[in-house]
Amino acid sequence: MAKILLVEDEEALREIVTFNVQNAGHTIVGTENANDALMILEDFLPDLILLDIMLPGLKGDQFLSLIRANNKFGQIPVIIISAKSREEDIVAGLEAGADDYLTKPFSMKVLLAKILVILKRSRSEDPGDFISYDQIAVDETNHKAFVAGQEIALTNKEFALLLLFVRNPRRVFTRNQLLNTVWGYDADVYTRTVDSHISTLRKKLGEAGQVIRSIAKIGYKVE
Amino acid sequence: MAKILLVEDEEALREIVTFNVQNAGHTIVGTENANDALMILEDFLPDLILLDIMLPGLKGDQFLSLIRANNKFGQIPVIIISAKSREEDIVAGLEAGADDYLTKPFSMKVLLAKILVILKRSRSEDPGDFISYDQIAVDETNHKAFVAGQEIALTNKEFALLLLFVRNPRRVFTRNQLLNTVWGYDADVYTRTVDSHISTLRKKLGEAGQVIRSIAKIGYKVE
DNA sequence: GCCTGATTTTACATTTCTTTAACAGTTTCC
DNA sequence: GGAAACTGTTAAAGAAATGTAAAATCAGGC
Repeated sequence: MAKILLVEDEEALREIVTFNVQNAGHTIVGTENANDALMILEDFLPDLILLDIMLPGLKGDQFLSLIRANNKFGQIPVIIISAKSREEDIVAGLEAGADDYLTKPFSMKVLLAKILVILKRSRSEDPGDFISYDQIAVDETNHKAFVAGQEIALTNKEFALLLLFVRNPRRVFTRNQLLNTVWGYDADVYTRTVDSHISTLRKKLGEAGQVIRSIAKIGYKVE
Repeated sequence: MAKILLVEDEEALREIVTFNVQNAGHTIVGTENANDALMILEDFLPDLILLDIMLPGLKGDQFLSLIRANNKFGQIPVIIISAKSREEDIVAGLEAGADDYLTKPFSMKVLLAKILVILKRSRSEDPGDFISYDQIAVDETNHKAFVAGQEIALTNKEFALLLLFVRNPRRVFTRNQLLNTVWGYDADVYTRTVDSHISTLRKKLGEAGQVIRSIAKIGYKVE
């Protein structure tokens, strides 16, 4: 069902987790330290990581920060398994970017149930090639945009802008951020150009164009 | 930052959770049974539900099945809070569609951390870096401010002022310090302008605006 | 080179925010 | 207690940012 990477230095625990997770129908690769885990990540591209915090060498929380900062692996969900059960350890783990925290000893059945819960969440996030917001749908691979099911014609820049907005709903972008992202870091363009494209985009979107809001003195967002 | 619905029949626990969740900057509505919760759902449309399993009348797990089957509410994440800590209860809760399961007694800090993790996962929006003080929460990356979880509209200067205050609670700023920081070192502005913005900011914050205190002959602070 | 459509710039109307100014209310200190 | 100094609030003037149409420029195909 899913590819899972297990980082755990206790051999006995690694074996029992591997056995149970495999029996539940997943593919699992186990490793005893975080440095090896980093190597494996690249090729294995797991759907989920089970991570012990107390590891020899690179610590689990350092490993977690590393992958969270990485564009390619940053979205992979992580369940921490740890003997540390103090409130502050749990909070620190969750704040560092873990999706769940299990304290040792833990029940295999609970672990398997949590794996399913987290996989369900992270999968429902990419429902195919369409990204949509409200009445607006964007098909990135085919470079098409739709309003209420009707395709509308957009130019390149308009499309890139709309895609960025729909991918990051509610996020506010400054004009310079938009220029850097859509036009490129070295674009030599007046910031009012952005306004101009926003204007044409709104017009082409019709009613639905109202979701593009201006944030005074900052920039724009979709909401 | 988020709207949360709490379904819990023990009044003492309901109060303490309400207090803590509110202080973290969320809006929370509490109810003592699942039938009332169903009514509230429609109007309140929470971002997250905290659900006790053992309830008088409609049971928590039945309530969970009902909303999971509903198109409109089916996607709302649910954290179960329960005195049942047996392995099979936890697994059953997770399989019924809960996103997490906390056993009583639980730590408020852990609850708050889990709320943020789950919100982050369910919104495509990065909840950003929230800084909060009392009922006020400020999201710098998205340029948003919240009072008791409700977003309020602030102008640029008001936002910059509030951000500075919330970042440095209890610190007293002179008017000139505020001018230097918010307006810039070379601002050619009358110091009374600060008072004017403080006034509008207080008004927009409503009740919570009282945390901005004037320090006679010096300036302002948040406390 | 010319044409077409996309992109950028410009200009002006409009909207929104910021500052000032005036006055009311409050505090401080003699 | 009362004057002086300070703060709160409001409204209006002023400044700045945005919306948009249209003109200018650019890029690629023919």
